[in-house]
Amino acid sequence: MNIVRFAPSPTGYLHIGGARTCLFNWLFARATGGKFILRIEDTDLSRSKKEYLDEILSSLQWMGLDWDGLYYQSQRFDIYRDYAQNLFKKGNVYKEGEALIYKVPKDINVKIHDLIHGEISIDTEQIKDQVLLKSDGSPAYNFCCVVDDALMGITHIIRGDDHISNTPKQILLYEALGLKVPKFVHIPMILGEDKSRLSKRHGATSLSEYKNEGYLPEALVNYLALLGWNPGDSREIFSLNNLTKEFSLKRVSKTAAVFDIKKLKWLNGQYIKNYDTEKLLDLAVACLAEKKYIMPDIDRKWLKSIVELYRSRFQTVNEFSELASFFFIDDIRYDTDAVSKFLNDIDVAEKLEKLKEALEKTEPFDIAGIERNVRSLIEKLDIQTGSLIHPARVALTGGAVSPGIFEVIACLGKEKTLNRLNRVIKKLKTRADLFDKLSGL
RNA sequence: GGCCCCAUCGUCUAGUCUGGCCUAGGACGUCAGCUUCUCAAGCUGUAAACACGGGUUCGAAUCCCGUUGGGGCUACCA
Repeated sequence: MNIVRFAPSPTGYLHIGGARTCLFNWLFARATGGKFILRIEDTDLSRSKKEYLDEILSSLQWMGLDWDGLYYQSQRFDIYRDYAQNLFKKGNVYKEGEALIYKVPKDINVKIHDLIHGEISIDTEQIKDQVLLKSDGSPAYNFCCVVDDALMGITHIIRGDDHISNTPKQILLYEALGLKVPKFVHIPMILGEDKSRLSKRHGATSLSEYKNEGYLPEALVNYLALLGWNPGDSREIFSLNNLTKEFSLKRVSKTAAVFDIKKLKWLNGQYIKNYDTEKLLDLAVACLAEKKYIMPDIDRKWLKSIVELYRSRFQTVNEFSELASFFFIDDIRYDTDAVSKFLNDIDVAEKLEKLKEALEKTEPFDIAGIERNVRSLIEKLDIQTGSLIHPARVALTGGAVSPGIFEVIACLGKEKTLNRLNRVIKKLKTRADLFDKLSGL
């Protein structure tokens, strides 16, 4: 049986690269009926934080990844000490202060058999003696990693290829300890836009940031799976469940991949279009409440109609909350460009006044009724459709861009619609009076 | 610097192992059009790549060598 592991260090949040490594491990285990173990590498007691650990675990859960075993290296120091002492007794290990150091044999060619890269060989001349136990008694990474992987029966070590240079050191230790060497699978790294290692300066790197911005876990998982893996045909939409049926290490590439936020956004938009409405509503409520646009006890039926109106228009929940904010807050901000473009004509106030009257007597106040009345008004006034709709849009939404105006009006409701029209008409009239006085001089 | 890894459109990639079906396919993004009250969505179309140089071969994106470029490692961090 295949046993794999993901071994994060709780010295920082779970980032995109780690999440992808974890996903590939998990997929390999689930695809082959194996086991997936989570091992927390918290040997650096001063840098490891509970806060990071919690974030890592909840991010994995958010992605839908579960584990068949959970270990903490900080609880296994005795094991590492025993193994180090045994090796010390066997020789090839020397002391330097309190530290135990493994003496790397000279002139040996260490061969790595990598499932993705094939054979890689390194001369031990390039490898320094390896610290097993540090002066403070804590184990060094390459040592406890080897001990744990062997003890936990890990069959495939799937990790980023930045670990390739650690591999010969570890192989040497497996052999020195008389332990079975596992198979190595070094997957390509994820790079930033400038092709350097993905880091903070490339924008959001932690999973929780994506969660908070309103990315769906399904979309992120799907995108991450496509970074370095492909199904061999042109399909691109995969659920976690489908991935477990399709995933194979054979189709993992060796070239590093640039993280492309645009494609992630597109995928997220695809998922949003078909997402379960109740789940989407929950996310929208949380996001809008967070921004104080609404109270958490908002009328979900109303919110639902707005979300549906926007489904094809937003790619993250955060975007939705901004695009649709005018529905929730009464003190809307008017875009100056939109105002000067569509509310500048002197006769606009008059048109809006007519619109207001038409809407006032619209009953029932639904999309069809509104459209019928507004269109017949346009016909009666013998004006261009846009010459009424555009000003109305600015008056009601504050901007020049929105979903269809009849839908917007219906969603906004009669009261809000009339109030906003009134307010704008009043302002425009004040200005018109001013124009009159000036021209009368 | 030394060692190691990698190299197809701007980006993710198919094709490379098992040379010919590749005048290099798909997707995101770009641009244009359709639709239209604006914006999306949707549909249609457009531009866009085998890093370079040598081989091997009847034939190379595909195999070999070199160059260049990028990345990684070079901690008593993980």
